[in-house]
Amino acid sequence: MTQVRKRKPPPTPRQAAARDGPIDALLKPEFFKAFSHPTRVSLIACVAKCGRGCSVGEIAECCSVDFSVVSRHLALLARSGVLEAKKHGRTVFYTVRYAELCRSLRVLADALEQCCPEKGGTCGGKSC
Amino acid sequence: MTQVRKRKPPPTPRQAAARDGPIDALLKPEFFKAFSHPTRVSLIACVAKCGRGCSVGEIAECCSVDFSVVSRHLALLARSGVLEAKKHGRTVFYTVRYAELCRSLRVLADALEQCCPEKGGTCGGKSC
DNA sequence: TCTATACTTGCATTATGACGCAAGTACGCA
DNA sequence: TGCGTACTTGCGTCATAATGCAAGTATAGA
Repeated sequence: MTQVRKRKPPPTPRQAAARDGPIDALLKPEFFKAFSHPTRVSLIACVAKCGRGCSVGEIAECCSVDFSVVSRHLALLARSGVLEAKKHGRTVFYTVRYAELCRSLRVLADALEQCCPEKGGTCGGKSC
Repeated sequence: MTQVRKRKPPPTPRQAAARDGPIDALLKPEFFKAFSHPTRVSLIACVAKCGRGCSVGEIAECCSVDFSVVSRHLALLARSGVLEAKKHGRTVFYTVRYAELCRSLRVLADALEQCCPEKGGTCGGKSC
């Protein structure tokens, strides 16, 4: 191998898809599904902007849907890791999981950037 | 006003929700809906890992659904700004919009962090 | 101009998700 | 132990989305 090492040719999409990379683990549909519905997004924004733990009843006052619907959306958001639920007596306080959320978003951004050929992504190799 | 300026008490969720903040503009359900379906996610990962423009036919080889389904998902991904479509003759090449995607994710992470009380988020004020 | 290729679109079917109501559970307090 | 509050869960209905087939459009090349 005396030849100068050149960038490998990009793989076919089929080859690329078969290879497991960082973004496969990061692109979780369940996570993004949390943010994919207007009602849920407004609940997240409500809790985030409030900046403290909010009860289901308080949050339900912010939107026009039924209390039970809010309860279900909040439970889903907690399951998908966007919110955290803490029970105090009869009341459940929801807070945004800021640290985990920000980390997830940034890690995904980094992983995507690694795929970008213009940013030195070695997609012909194995970084993605 | 000779009193020492103290952190304002957090607003009620209702007050917080009524106030418009950066994250309201950033949490677009349509954007996240793109990532909320397993088939779409695998298409995105396929194109990203491939690292070059991929045709609909090539991408369709990577997953088990019908060609027409792939075509529709790709069109949706292009509409929501995740992919870019470029037509060369009869062939449409899809690429990941790395820069815009990474930027969106990081801006959102920053905005969320601004809401976090522990990170100095002034949610009792008007940053969120 | 004809044909093959590459993709899109219309349509019917099926699956999933959102919603509201009502009933149920959990918990604090008298 | 009984009652009220805070929330969850079961269920039926409706809306949206996903899917596959078949037909349609666009374009390159013979």
